[in-house]
Amino acid sequence: MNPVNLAVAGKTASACTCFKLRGLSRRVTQLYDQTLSPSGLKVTQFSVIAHARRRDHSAAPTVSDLANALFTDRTTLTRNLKVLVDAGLVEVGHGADARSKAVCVTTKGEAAFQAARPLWKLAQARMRDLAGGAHLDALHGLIGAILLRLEDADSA
Amino acid sequence: MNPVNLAVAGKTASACTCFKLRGLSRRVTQLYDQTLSPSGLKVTQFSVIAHARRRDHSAAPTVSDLANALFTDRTTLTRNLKVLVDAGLVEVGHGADARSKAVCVTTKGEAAFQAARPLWKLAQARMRDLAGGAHLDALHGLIGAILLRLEDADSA
DNA sequence: CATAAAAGAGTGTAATTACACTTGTGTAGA
DNA sequence: TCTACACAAGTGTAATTACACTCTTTTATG
Repeated sequence: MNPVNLAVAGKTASACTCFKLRGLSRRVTQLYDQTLSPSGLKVTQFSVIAHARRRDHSAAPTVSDLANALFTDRTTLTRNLKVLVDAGLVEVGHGADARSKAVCVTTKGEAAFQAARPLWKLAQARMRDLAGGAHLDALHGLIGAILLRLEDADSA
Repeated sequence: MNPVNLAVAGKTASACTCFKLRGLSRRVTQLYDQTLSPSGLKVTQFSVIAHARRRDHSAAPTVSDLANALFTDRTTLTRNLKVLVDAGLVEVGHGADARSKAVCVTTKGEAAFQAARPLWKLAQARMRDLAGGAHLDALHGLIGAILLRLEDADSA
């Protein structure tokens, strides 16, 4: 094996986009979860409630709607919702169909969200402070652009 | 509530760095896992083996060494290793101490890695193709820079 | 040397994630 | 109408993740 191949082989792991992305994702998740911990909500749960409570079309979203909005597998959301339903923060009731279900944030869920929001803002601020504003803005732009291209590829 | 606050409130979820990062991470993980699936390895397992097999100091890494290299919680790695040990791809034997343990890739593990590597390269190529080379290069640079700053903050 | 602190590793528990599969329901074409 | 197909949702199973806690072993300190 020549030096070039050695170098390439040595980069097998560290140059992996997925590996690096997952590493950063874990680290950032820890930052948010730790900051949110006084609220009792994890960032995943905060995100679910945040999306469920805003009714863009004045109607509670279905499970599939919410899964699409969260870029999550629908069956994953089912499990995520179970935790919130058990905690009394969310209700999954009848939808327009007998097939579909409507996801509603309860009063308790809304209160938990309001309590968590300042902590979330604190996490956002800490993240911006630690990562650097320019880096963060660039990251947001990149994620949006890449996700868009990946979604386009799916529908094609 | 004035229009400004409305706009801010409306961005509660979509402007969350953690939410966006996790979304992209999930999506990219799916791409890699699906591409790697003929090998029987998931990208997490591929990453663990890739790091375990290269001995920078001519000695098998300890569990903690590997966890640091993978940016993973040590207890998470313990569970991840269990899957690989059960599959016969990795061995966790005696380390330098009676405390520490050494992680070794077995012959079977090395074979699985070699079988998976071209699929990993395919995933890398697909990712580059879908996301765009410029985006990907920028993402790698950003992740490295941000992770560095986050790690520095930890040690401080 | 004895004892406290630090280091290395594992367990209990619980949440997140998703693929393959199943079930029930609405819709469209023969 | 009925029959096939599409849509909405849940289950079985399994991997990933990490906090809190425990256990063992090493090292440092009196």
